[in-house]
Parts: sequence; C-alpha cells; structure tokens
Amino acid sequence: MAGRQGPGGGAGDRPGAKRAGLDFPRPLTTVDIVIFTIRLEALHVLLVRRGHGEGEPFPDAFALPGGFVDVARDADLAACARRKLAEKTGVVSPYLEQLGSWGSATRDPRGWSATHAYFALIPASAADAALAADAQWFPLQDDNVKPKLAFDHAEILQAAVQRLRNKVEYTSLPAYLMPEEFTLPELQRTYEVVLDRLLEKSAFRTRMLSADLIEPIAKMRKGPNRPAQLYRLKKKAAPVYFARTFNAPE
Amino acid sequence: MAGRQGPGGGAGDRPGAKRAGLDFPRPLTTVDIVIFTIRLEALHVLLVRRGHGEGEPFPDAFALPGGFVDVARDADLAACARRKLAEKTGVVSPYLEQLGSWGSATRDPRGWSATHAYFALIPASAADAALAADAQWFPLQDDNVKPKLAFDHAEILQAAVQRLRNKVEYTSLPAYLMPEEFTLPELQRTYEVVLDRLLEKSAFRTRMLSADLIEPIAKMRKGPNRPAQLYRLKKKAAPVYFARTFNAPE
DNA sequence: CTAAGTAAGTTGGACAGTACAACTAAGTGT
DNA sequence: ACACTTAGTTGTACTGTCCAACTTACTTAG
Repeated sequence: MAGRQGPGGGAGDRPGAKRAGLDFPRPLTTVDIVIFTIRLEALHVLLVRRGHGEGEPFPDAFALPGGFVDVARDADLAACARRKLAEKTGVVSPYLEQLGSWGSATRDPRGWSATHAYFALIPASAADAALAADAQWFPLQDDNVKPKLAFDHAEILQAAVQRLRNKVEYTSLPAYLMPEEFTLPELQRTYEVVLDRLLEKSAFRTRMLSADLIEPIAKMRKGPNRPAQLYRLKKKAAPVYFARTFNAPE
Repeated sequence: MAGRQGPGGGAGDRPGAKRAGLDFPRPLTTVDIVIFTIRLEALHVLLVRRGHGEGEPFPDAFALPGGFVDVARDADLAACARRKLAEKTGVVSPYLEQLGSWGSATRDPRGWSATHAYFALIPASAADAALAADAQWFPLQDDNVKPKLAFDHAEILQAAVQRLRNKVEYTSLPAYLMPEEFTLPELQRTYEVVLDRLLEKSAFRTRMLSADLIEPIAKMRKGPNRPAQLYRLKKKAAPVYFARTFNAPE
C-alpha cells in the first residue's frame, strides 16, 4: 500500500513508527511487452536479441522487448510500455493490456527484480513497417521452434498466449489483429489461428453479426470466388461477451 | 525485460553498450492486497488506518493493507502478498490472485512508485479470528460509506470489485467466500451479494450441479423450514466457465 | 460455351441451457 | 388444522450453438 515505513520496520511496522526514511534496498523495476501479430496465417511474437556487454545477464539470448522504467521519462507504467513498443515497432496506438507482474529475488541475477508485463496486438500491416534492428518475429507453433528466452520470459510469454486465447473465446480481441477492412471469413481465420482450432461457420457469423461490434461497409472484396462483404470494427469495440464458447466443426 | 542497461542508456540503449551499472534511480516497490469477505449478507473489504509519523503521506487515512517489498524476507511478490495478508488477518491459505499493477511518478508523494496489487477472498469464519489492531472491515454498499482512501487505492479497489464481479459471472469464485459446508441457496445468496443482483433459482441449481465443482455430502441442514442438502467444494475447484450469464428473475 | 470446382453466404432441424412460473415437500408458529 | 416459509422440482417458451445441406457468384479447364 506504499505507505509503510519500509521493510526495515519489521514487526514494528506500525502506524506511528518514527523512521520515515526510504533508504532501504529497492527492487529493480522493469516493463516487458509481449507483442503479437499474425503473419502467414500464424501467430507471431516479437523478440529482441540481448547485448553482451559487461555485467549483462543472458548475453546474446532472446528476450521480450522491454527494460528498466525510466523515472525521468515515463509518467506511468503504461506510458513506459507504449514507449518501448514504439521504439521496437513504430506502432503508437495498438491494443495494449496489462498482463501481470513477475517479481522475485532470483529471476534476475543482478538482484531482486520485478517486471510489469503488458501484451499488445498489432495488425500484420504494421508488423514490419518500422522494426528495430535487434527485433525479430517468431512463430508460435505447437512444436515451439522459438529460442530459449532470457529470465522468466518463457513463463511470461506462455501466460500471454493463455490470456489471449481465453479472451478470444468471448471477446472481439482478434479484430485488433486485422487490417482496417476485412471479410468475415478472414476474421474467422484469425480467430482460428489464435485459438489454434477450427470454428463452425454459421455459428461464427451469427455471433459476430449479432454482437454489434463490426459493421458492413459498402464494398465487396473480389477474389477467385464469390465476392465477400467487407466489414470494419465499430468505433467503440469494447470486448463483447458471447453466450457460449465456440466449437470446431469436425 | 530486465536486461537493458538502464534508463540512462537512452537512444544508445543497444546490445553491446558498455555501461553495465545499475546506479540509476529505482521506483519504490510495494504490494497491496484487496481482501474481500462476506459479513451480514454484504461484501466487505479490509482497510487499515495509516500512521502519522514524520514523512508519512496521507496520515491517519485508510488504505489497502500492504507495504514495501522486503527484498530480504520476500522470495517473490506472491509471498510478499501472503505475508502481509497473514499479518493483518491470520489467514494463511486464502484464494489469492494477482490483480494488476499501478505505477506512476505521482501516485506517491515520496517519488516514482509502483504497486503490485493482489486480491484475496476469505470466508466469513476467518474474517475476524485474528484481525490486526489497525485493520477494519468496511461494507461495499452501492452508496459507498467507505472512507476516502490514500494514494490511488480507491481506483485499485474499484478494479478489484470489477474483476470479482466479472469472474463471478462465469466461475466458481464465490465458493471461496463460503464455509466448508453450505447449502445451494446459501451459495446462491453469496453470488447475489457479490453480483449485487438477484438470480434465477432453477437456472442457478442446474448450472451449479452440472458444473461438477461442488458435491453433496451425506448431511442436511435443519432450519425453520424444509431441510436443505449440504454441499462442499470439490478438491480441484478450478474456475468453471458457464454457458451463459445469469439473469435476474424480476 | 459449358462443366466442374471453390469459397461466400443462407437455411432448417436437432439440441442444450436459460427464463419464468407453477408446483410439491418439509419444516415452523398460532 | 391452518397459514407461512423456504427447499427443491417440473414444464413450457425461447435463445443460440451444432451440423449438414443448400444457393450464389466467380474462376478455370476442356
């Protein structure tokens, strides 16, 4: 509650204690971001290669983008996350949600550290536009061909995937992975990629159209087959809770 | 990602940078807990009165239980939360879930600070057993008669209530507010108190019994009226997702 | 020019679970 | 004996998914 006297107080850590000092050891504070996009019909995550300077733990390993909070530049945690996301991808207004925090004495060899993890969704069109030199997209297949991650970032990544999948079951989150205009089958394929399973066509349509979160625009997408109606996200695309979970057709 | 050189690095914050020092300002790091219970058919939250020592912000105000992370005593954030919860309530193994983190330059007048917030559910029977002297239960009525809270704790509390209500819609969380043995109507009343609205009786029963998370025991509860079947939580009472949201009968 | 192929989108019946109201069951107090 | 209360059940209506079969529009092969 940010109001006690500090750990040194111990059992005497009570109102009216005399010590008001703040001269006790503080954990390292960082912010990490799990950035997802969809490329080539697969969910991808952005990782950065670490440096190998003196004192750098996990030299040359891959890690989630992030770093120390800069008390001079970052007004708050979300601003810090947005800054780091912009530095790596150039994206300035993605879907950004707090994922949780991980803190322990052992997760960073340099000392007690706590990280505030965020996760972001960006459309494929923005995924490569302004990528930093040390950043790279990795697919999240079932057989993980991802590199070993520094710190506890594998755990954080796994939590992010799980959060994403859970929310996709009953919200409109995948719409943030879509371009401006998209067809319903394209949206369905995005849901399927994120959930990693097939969905039933007519139930998906009924659901999406009755959920009042996308709206048709006066255009069709021409293709090799029958043209498809184009849709876009409604302005206030708040997460929508669906009545049931999806099931696969086969 | 806890691996960069520190805020001082700035634009030169790249792999291979030479500075490996950690001598930059670190935010204050705290853990706060929102502890809920049900007393007298109402949802209650535990608050503690702050001290008024020198340098203490928000003297004598109420705040969520919590305080600075003690890097010497706390192995990780959850352990820190459990310790603070035990100090205030004596409860050692409640339902404990991470709520999120709040960090900014301004939330604590002593400097840039970040708090890791948890929320806990404890049964009424444990709520008063070993309460700390400076702690007190407050009801969460519609017309909030709660005191003004220190820091941004009002915001954290509101987020906790919202999280609780959201999860209650589709999980078995309220079971953690119940004693060992309870009847179905008692469980329904707990759901109603948490959700702050009435539920439909037969749908509630169908749902709970088909969800495979409670089991009947070979006992009945005698009362002024017809006796009621007693149930208890099944061991692995993982959150259960329900097919639909509840509706009120009138 | 026609036929086969493909993907978009619709339709209709089976089914599951909630909404709601009316009912039965078992205890209490007068 | 009677009214009253709460536990628990039953039955009909309705909503939305599941699933398969269908129509529509366009492409390509022959």
